[in-house]
Amino acid sequence: MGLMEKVKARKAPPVVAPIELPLDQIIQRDCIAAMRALPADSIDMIFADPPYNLQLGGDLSRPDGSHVDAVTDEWDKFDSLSAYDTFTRAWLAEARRILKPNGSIWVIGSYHNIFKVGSAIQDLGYWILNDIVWRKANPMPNFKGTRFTNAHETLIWASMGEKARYTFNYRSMKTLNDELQMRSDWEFPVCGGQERLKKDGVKVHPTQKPEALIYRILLACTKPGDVVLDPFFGTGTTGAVAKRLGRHWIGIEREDDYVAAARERIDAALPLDESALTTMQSPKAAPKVAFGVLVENGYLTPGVVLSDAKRKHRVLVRADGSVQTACGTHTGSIHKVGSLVQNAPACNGWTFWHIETETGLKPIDTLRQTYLLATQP
Amino acid sequence: MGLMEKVKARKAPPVVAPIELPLDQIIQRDCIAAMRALPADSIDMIFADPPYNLQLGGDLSRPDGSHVDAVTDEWDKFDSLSAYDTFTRAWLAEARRILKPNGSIWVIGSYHNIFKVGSAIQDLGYWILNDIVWRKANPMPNFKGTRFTNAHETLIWASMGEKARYTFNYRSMKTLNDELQMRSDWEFPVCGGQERLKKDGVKVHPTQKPEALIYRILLACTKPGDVVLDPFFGTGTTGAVAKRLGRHWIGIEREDDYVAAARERIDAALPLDESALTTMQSPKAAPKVAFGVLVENGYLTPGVVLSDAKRKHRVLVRADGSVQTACGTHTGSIHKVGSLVQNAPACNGWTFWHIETETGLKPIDTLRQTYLLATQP
DNA sequence: GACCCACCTGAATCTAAAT
DNA sequence: AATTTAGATTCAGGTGGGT
Repeated sequence: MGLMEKVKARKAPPVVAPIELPLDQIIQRDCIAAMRALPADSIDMIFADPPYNLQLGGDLSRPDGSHVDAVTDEWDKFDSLSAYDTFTRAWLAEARRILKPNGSIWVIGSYHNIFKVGSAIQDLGYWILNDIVWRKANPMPNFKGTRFTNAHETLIWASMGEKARYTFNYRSMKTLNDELQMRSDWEFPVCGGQERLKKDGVKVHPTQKPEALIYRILLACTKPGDVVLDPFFGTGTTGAVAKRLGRHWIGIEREDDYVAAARERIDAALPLDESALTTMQSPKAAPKVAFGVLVENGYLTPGVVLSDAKRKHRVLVRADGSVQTACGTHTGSIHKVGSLVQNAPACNGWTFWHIETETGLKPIDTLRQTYLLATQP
Repeated sequence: MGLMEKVKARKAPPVVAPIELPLDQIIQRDCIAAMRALPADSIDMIFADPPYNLQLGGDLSRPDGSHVDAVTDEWDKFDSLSAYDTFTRAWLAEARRILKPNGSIWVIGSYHNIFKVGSAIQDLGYWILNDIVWRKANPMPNFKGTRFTNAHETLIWASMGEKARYTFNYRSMKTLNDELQMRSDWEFPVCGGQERLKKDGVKVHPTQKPEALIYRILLACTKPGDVVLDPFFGTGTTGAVAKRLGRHWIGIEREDDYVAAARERIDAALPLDESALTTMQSPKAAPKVAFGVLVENGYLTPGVVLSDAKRKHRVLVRADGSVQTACGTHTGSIHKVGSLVQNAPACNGWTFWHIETETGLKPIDTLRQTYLLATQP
């Protein structure tokens, strides 16, 4: 994987864990009990879409008198704010136990519950990396005209702690976003049309999430082969997307109807082939080339002069791959001298230093590329 | 004002309160102590921009080596998450005491603190009405490529309880948004340029908020003459906007420098009909420009008179981008009032209404063109 | 005046691996 | 565990000087 992909564990993960995991299966059971039965440090990522505790009052109807089909399911009801808090902390604590030290967790919610979720995440020792806003392209209007149209939901992305590593496929996200850094606000339509699961014309699940949303999350924060757990599986959006993207999945869900719909859906999902799964990598995916190797191999001759893009600073290349300023005040690697002459905390010598060619100055990084092309299979 | 303004109190407010209130003044004191000295049930709205508890580590530099000027002020430092929690609950409880039963509170924050704030708001008995996302048109990038660009902040709007009434100027918001319901995601640029207060070339406050943001909030959730309290006044954005919009304000701020800057700024602020907003709203989100945006951005001043090409009909521009006939019989968007005065089924307000200039009448559509030219690439 | 370009800046929890 | 080293990493928009 690429450079910024913070993926490598310092120690090998426990060998037994993968064997015990019920990969690519639905566990039909209470979410906390099911998680308790999973081994510690075994999951790469959790995506969770817990009950929102919407606390809806009576029926809601549109201005034309038609009835709004709201979330009235028993699983969304809690006795009190404090009961919801207790439930939230319980499942988040269990999630923390089964996540690998380099794993991460995503939770989606609305203003009804996300503050409770986020507060618990912080209290339990997770480290929030971003909050992400899902802007709904087509939200339900506020029929009564009493508030702002509730046009977004919030996701929290957290690692296992302040110092914990985590997977973030920076290049993939930047590529996906037309070569601009992916921002924290994402726009998707709500789940509808062909994608929305229905049975006898009635939606199977009241809060089915769009696959595009989960797709971006899995692409950003997991590697192929990773194990993704969804403790509130519902109709299995996470499973379907994970299967497509070549990730393992585990779903936990109690309700018969949801489990049946999820099984059928995931069975029908087609995995992408490997070429489609290849994502943008950081340049470091290529083997590292030491500057000195270019000198050793004659791509650069000792004694040649390098300069920065504005020809403000100049250095001499020496036989061992070190460089020296003209006045001799600074000596060292291309990076070190680059930072010293600029008086900057750091410098990437590969892009800072240039070599004079017939067509003008070129960064020495182009020499590295040439070398790689010539030497790699 | 509009239809849905739930503004009328069932009982008259305590008669004494307004007399004791230090209206349109800055209280230089600790925020909690200052609130304790205010009478109960006396404030119509609180806008609060508390410390975020950013917990920043070492220095951060841009790829070009330049240094990022971060928030390093003592007032943003807390000993622990739990200390921040205690502080948050303390000021929110005091805020609750001084708010009128029909009042409401707005708090802004980032993922560092907003979950703690929201959780406390719910625990204290407030009732969340919306969470609002401020999408930054020009956020600071994530220089190291380690996370998603942190491109938004979150605001929470809450009433005093589930059954409490509150002010919401639904029509103003809809008009401001070109006859579409105002959504929960708002786009504004960060505060910079002429609007950013500087002293000797250095920003006076590290986290000054854009006036356009507060403008929309006060327009949406207060009435003229209401009392708006800002317990973390900083350089007085809330005071300046409140003065412009004809609302009373009270600011609480400890730091000498901020208080001095706020005083000077608010003294210079002009009330509504004389001032022009010099802030900018990013046009990116909507290539089409709402009429209200021209008002928000100072292309049109509230109070100015528009007329049709033959000067047969005249309307007054109001702060929310609505217009009103001289005789007061018709009120609404430029399109709606245009059709009403002509007794026509529909009307394109952009071409129907004109503004008086030195060179004669010009359709307001030219202002829109000017705005687009100024803001589009 | 119009245009271009270099430079500056904004609430930021901002590196990874080897020694 | 703290230190060192290699080398990866930015977007929108305002400001100001020069042509």
